[in-house]
Amino acid sequence: MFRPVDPRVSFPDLEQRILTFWQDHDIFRRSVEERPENNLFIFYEGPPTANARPGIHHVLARVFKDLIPRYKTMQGYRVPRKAGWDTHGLPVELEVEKELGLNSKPDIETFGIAAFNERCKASVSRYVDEWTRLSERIGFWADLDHPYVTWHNDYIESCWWILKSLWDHALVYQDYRVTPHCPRCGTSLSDHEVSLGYEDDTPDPSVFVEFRVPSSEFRVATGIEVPDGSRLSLVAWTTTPWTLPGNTALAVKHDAAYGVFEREGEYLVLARALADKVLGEGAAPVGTVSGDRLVGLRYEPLYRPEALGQEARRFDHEGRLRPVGDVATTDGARVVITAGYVSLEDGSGIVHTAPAFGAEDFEQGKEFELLFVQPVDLRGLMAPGLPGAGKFVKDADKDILGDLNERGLLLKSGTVKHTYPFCWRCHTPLLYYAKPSWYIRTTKQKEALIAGNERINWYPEHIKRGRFGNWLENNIDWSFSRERYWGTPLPFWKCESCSEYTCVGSKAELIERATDRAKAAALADFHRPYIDEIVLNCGSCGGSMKRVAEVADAWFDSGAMPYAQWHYPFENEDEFLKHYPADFICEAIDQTRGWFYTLHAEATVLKASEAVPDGISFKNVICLGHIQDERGNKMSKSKGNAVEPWSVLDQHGADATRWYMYTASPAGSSRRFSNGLVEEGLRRFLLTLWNTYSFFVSYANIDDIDPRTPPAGTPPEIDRWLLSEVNVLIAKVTAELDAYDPTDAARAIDAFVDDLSNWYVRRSRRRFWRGVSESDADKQSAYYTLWTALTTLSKLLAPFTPFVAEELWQNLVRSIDPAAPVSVHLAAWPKADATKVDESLIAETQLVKRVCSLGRAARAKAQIKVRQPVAEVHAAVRSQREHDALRRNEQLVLEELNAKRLVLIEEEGDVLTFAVKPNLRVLGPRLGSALGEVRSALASLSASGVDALRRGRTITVAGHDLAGDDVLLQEDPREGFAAASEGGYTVAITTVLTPELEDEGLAREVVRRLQDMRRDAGFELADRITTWYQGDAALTRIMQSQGAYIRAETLSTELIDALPPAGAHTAVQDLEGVTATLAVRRNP
RNA sequence: GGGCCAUUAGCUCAGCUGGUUAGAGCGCAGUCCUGAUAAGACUGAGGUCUCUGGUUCGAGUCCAGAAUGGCCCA
Repeated sequence: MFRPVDPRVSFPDLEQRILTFWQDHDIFRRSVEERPENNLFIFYEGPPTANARPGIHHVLARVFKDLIPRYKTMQGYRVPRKAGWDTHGLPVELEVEKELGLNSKPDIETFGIAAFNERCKASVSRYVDEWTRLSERIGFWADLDHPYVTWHNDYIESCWWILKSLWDHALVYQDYRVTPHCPRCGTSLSDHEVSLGYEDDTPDPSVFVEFRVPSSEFRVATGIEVPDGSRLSLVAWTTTPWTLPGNTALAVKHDAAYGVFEREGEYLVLARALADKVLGEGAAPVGTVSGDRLVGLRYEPLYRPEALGQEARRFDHEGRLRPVGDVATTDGARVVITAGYVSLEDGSGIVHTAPAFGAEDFEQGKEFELLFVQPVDLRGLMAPGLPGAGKFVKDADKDILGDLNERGLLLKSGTVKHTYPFCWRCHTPLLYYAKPSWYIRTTKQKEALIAGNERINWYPEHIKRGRFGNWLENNIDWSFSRERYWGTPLPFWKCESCSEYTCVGSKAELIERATDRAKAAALADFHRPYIDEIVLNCGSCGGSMKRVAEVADAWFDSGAMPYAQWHYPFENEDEFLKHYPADFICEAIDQTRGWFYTLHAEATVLKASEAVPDGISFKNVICLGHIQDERGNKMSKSKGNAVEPWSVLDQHGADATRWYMYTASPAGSSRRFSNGLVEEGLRRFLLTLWNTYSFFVSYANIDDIDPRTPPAGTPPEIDRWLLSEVNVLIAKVTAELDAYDPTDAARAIDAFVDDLSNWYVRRSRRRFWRGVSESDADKQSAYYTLWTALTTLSKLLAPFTPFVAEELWQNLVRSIDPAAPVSVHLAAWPKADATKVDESLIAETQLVKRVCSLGRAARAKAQIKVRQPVAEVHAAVRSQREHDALRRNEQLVLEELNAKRLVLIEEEGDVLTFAVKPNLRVLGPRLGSALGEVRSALASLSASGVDALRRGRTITVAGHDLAGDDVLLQEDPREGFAAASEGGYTVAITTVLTPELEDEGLAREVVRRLQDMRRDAGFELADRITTWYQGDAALTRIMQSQGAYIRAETLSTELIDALPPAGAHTAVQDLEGVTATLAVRRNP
């Protein structure tokens, strides 16, 4: 006996029971450990940051991550799944700052780094519980009890080892970069944070400034004569006057035309295209020169901060900043350069360039080896000696402009409103500011990065050469340092005496090189501030070395996970080698610049450092699209359109949610998500499956049947058909999952379940309840076939909907076979049996379904309900083979269409007319442009011509010989039949109803009413009943003529023409206009 | 400004190397069926396959450009 199945299942409740079952029987651990150790499939978990509640997009990632390992497990692989948590980084710090009411780095330092970091540590573990709960609830299987955690000392030590390996191969260096900097918080902001704080319509000065040029030099460069002694200026535009003291170059567009304009005895150079805007209509140039002719022209700086004691530096040919020893050498060092970003849309066509205060300016600085001066400090205060000295730069703007105006260098000034970034936290305007940063020299390994990428399978494939490939092609060195607190401390020390840098690669090395070895040995926490207290002996000069202030970007941690999760190379060398590289990883598309890149970059540079055996760390990757709301908009908390995962899970369950994720759209596409869409999948797929399962169990229990063995002999066609489909499905799902395409795999299962329910079960229903007590071979075959389909589905569905799959397994397999695996997730993946696949039978069934579907359409047109038998159904099919197939399925078609006789109308051509059409696939290539005339000639072909073609003879049409496959014959039914056709098939029914047919129809109507009454009365399926009836002559007649049929269908032992006794379930029915009293009573 | 992806029915999506009347599910309207019944079948309305060019006998499909949306980068 199978456990009875409630057709009104609650999936969330079911899933809770399954979760308990898994826990009680330790299924996850067993699913890993019971597979052979030498047959590994490696999965890497990309660590989520556990500093916020998980959202529905995390559910998406986790269910896709979960699927492939479950599949591979069933295929016999051991798939260890170590969970991981990304715990460092600015988002965590910000959360804590908010909590503590801290507003800046000085605030944090006052609070104390040690205490602050303790709070960060506590913060990341706060949400781990909910992450764990959600992961378990959705059936995401991973070893959550032994995760890798990026803040653990072991993890950090592995990161140090990586940096040391790179350091030894000169792949790490320090350099400047320009970052959005908040002068109040004293820190750079990440791009994400910057994008939080943009404000439109911010007013800023819009000023045109004159840079003087000696007329003699100008003449030499351009050949344009300007009277000696007259003032000549390049006109540049800026909205940030405070950056002007940092100016070291002016950029022009190399192919733009620049004019020299005379105005009140003064000569101004600017782009011709912008002259009208700047100087007013009608300004005529006295000379014109192309931008490239201006390059190298020297001009007089507005300010020379280096002359005021500010440090001046200069880019060397490698793009490094070197101090300028002698201030005199900066004389004339400010020159005109070209730059691609110079616009002729606004401004003057000459762009003020200050490498200390702009990312593009900085790059130009490297390219042209420009001077670099930075007369503003990290608090945003103007340097001494300059206008507005000591003021915040935005306030110093006015002083600068006043000064320039006094000196006659201000051509024009006004105000613009534009979009400007502010600190999202404290609303201070952000400054773009060049600061030192540590880099990994990934550009040196660019070829290896690209070559490695060639060996990675991307799903979808376009990511490989598209987003990810382009990213690698445009690779820039990876800036991986952050001036923060809660992160992996960079293991770099600088000598206070000789400025020598060194890198430490392990705790052992730290102890060995520390001034105070005992203190280093006692270091219990590798984080700041403790690590900062360790002083090293300088190997060069014997001085003392102090650690640099930076920590690593949290992305560096995540990219280190293949090594650091094992504390490699300090421990677990075997484990590491066995688990590297990963066979499979899976994250969303934003990780092309995130985890996908950091994993790949670290593997590549470590291989270049000969520290790891392979240059790629993952072989296959599913790259997911994003989740949008049901209207296609991005989900965000602020818009209020984010879907809360728990509400979906509580309402519809994990399987329904998973199924939607897999089937809604291909993995790589973005998908719309809403509660309603999940519910649709639930109803259409899961409930259909459940109904089928429930149907099977109900009848199998009545018959007390063991469905495991097929009866001897050849099974009926419909059973062979279903077993064919089962094996085709196994092959299809296996192939799609091997190709990392869960969507097509899931959709194939979806289509199969529809076929199973709406064709196999519907067609076979009677076979399950015929003769409740007997057990013949046909019934056994039906049970065996349906059971096989359901248990195969249980296995195929296990990776997709692990809960309902388990339910099917427990009830359909475990309950009758104690030797079977305890869980479907310990079972073996099914293998397709090609000998069970009968392609022609599949095609035949498709044909039969199509004919039945057309037949029902024909009935609907004639408005004859299916309960009313008709005399004949006529069908036209496309070939002799199909003709024979339909004849073999005659009984089935007659039953489905409730008809007495099947006429295949090729045998009786008189009910048809034919239309002839060209077979484009054949004739197109052969006839080319002559196709048009042939087509129209065929449309008006004579009856004899049509007949000749029907008999397979060759005819000549518009000068071309046509025969056989050259044309398609389309058959249409004649008058007098209700017909429907589609794709070359036509099915018609006769519409004349004889009294006998009408009596049969009435009998079926009575049966249906009695069945309804049985159900209303609450009888069991197998109960025998007695039936009473009272009605007109027709009712009495059919109760006698069709009595055997009615008794058999309704399990009535007697049909009594009398008023029912008290206690019988009685109802007055309207039977097609005839009033009748019917009553049923259960037999004692 | 650059890159990638998408755009097919009211909604969610199929549509293979170009081929005959572009499909499915949901929703809506109606009819039917019913011992799986919180299912099922059929019919109907609903499509200038985003637009414009091009290649071809033939384009939803290939090419070019544009528009819109999403994502990433600057």
